[in-house]
Amino acid sequence: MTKCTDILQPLPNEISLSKVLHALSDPVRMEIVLKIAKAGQVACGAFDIPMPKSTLSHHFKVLRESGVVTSRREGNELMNSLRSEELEERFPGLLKSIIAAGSR
Amino acid sequence: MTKCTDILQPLPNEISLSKVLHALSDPVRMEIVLKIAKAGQVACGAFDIPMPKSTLSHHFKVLRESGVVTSRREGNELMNSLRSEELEERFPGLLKSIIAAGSR
DNA sequence: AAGACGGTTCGAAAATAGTCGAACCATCTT
DNA sequence: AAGATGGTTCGACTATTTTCGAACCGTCTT
Repeated sequence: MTKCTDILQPLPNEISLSKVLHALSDPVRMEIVLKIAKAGQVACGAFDIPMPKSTLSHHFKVLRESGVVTSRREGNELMNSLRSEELEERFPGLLKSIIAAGSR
Repeated sequence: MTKCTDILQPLPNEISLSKVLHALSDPVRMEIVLKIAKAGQVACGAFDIPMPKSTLSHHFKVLRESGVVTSRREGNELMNSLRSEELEERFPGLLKSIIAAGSR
């Protein structure tokens, strides 16, 4: 029985470029990633994106399953952060340049 | 009347990050881009991808409309090249790191 | 134990994207 | 002008993605 706190995410060497690019090709998800990049870590609820939470949850799921974001439970909420080191090792420079591009 | 040689592509400052990432998130298109990156320029017909030419043509269209690839007629065929300089100016380091990531 | 709060999961509907064959357009060759 | 070659366009179909409400799960508080 999987609990909702079990977070599905690929191992570092299983992170797929296609999936990463697809995950980041959505403007909403990009916005999420930029905010996490700026703040270091952000809880799911801290995004004031006008959209039902089920939809937002879906976007987080895509980000997790692509290997871009990792989430851990912190008391009541889920804290999200970027898997910067793992991504940097697997695809050097990629995340940084995408974040820079998205910040323009 | 638009002729089939009229190539639709965005102006440099109209290139959208989302569209670029989406274009490159498809493995077939990534393969195309990698081959162009390696060879400098490649005609559409030079890709031995086992797929009807209408489908291949569609992928080239996506690549053009995203601003990643430009095509010009050269006699009988269409020569494709990357819009490296324009992309570099708009999103510094982006294309390079994606190509590096895709080459692994 | 009962709320309240933060998120996920589960359908199902709507929108978007990919694939393909057939017909067509543009250029070069004969 | 007639083929041949290289690509595009069109329409239809399929597959994937996005979106949403409703129900649910996990944690904290009371």
